[in-house]
Amino acid sequence: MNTESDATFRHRDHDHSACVSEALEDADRYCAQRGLRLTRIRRRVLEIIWQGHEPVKAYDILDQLNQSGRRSAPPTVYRALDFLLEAGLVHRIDSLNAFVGCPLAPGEHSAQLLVCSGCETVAEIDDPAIRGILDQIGARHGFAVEPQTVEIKGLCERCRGDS
Amino acid sequence: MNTESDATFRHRDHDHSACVSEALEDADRYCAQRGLRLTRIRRRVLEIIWQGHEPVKAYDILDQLNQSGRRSAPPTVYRALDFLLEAGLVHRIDSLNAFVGCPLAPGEHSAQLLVCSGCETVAEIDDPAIRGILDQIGARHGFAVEPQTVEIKGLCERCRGDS
DNA sequence: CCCATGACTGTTATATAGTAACGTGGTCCG
DNA sequence: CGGACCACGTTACTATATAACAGTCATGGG
Repeated sequence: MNTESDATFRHRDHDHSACVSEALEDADRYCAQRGLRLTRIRRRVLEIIWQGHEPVKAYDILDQLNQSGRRSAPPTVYRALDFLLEAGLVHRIDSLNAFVGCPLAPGEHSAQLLVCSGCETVAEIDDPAIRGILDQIGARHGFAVEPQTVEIKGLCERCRGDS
Repeated sequence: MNTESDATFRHRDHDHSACVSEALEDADRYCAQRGLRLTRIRRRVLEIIWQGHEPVKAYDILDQLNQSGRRSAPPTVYRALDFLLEAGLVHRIDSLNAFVGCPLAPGEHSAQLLVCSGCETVAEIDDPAIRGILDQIGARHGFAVEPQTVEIKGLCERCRGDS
């Protein structure tokens, strides 16, 4: 079993710098196209979130911001996060009170987040079948499902092997 | 369109006292069978949560506890909630930091919580098709999905009508 | 009966997460 | 220039959750 070939979960052993630069470039392009202002702070927060594929907590972001240069306060971080969430560049993991970069096309979209209980790595997928069945179930109960992200907890391949 | 006939969403216009007494009796029975101790405080917290089909926040539970008689502190509430969660008698809604009574059979089970963004009413269902497709998607990515509750946001029939 | 034990609850303090409100500074456009 | 707007700074605060330790209480074994 070769975890390197797992295209979904990206662990620490891959060349992550490519993920980061790609994500930042995509964000630059996306924001430029839409006239959104990816300011210095917002871009820096996005970069911090993209340090890995594990969700990052708001106050950890704050600490990292404050390690270099000028001091910031919580509202600065939360405002940047609001912008990034709104733009669809990051997702909030409700079950962890944490934030993770969105590797798919930015903008509003449905997604399923596979959150590993072992290593906390998050894999994001967008499977039309899930979206379809959720809509269908909703309709059966008179419920209009909103575009959304669904959190699915479990163990990734690597952490299953570790146990 | 007759919302009274909606078996999934239970709004304020149904005879809710039946829900409460049934939930409490089920809990009594379930705990007795398992040797779990549904103490006075735990039962009272469960009763407060069952005041409606909307999620209740921990500190609101605390306020209600404190309105009658002796004063409690946050750990008392959180400990009761831990017990009730463990026993499968309530669910936590991560996206709201709130708790709702579980109307299905207690014990560990998968469920989908349809959370209305309008009235915050929660309907709980357990649809094998959803569970199946989640397992299937997980398997495709080497991911072992845990039994869980999935939160699905949307608008219930009534709130769609209101808009 | 008594006390040892474990489970439950009380109490205090603190950690973590998030927001309100208002002031400041920069930028863009008329 | 000057006003309008947006981003950010700053202070203070609210909301959510837990750590740590002390008391209480039922219960079963000696």
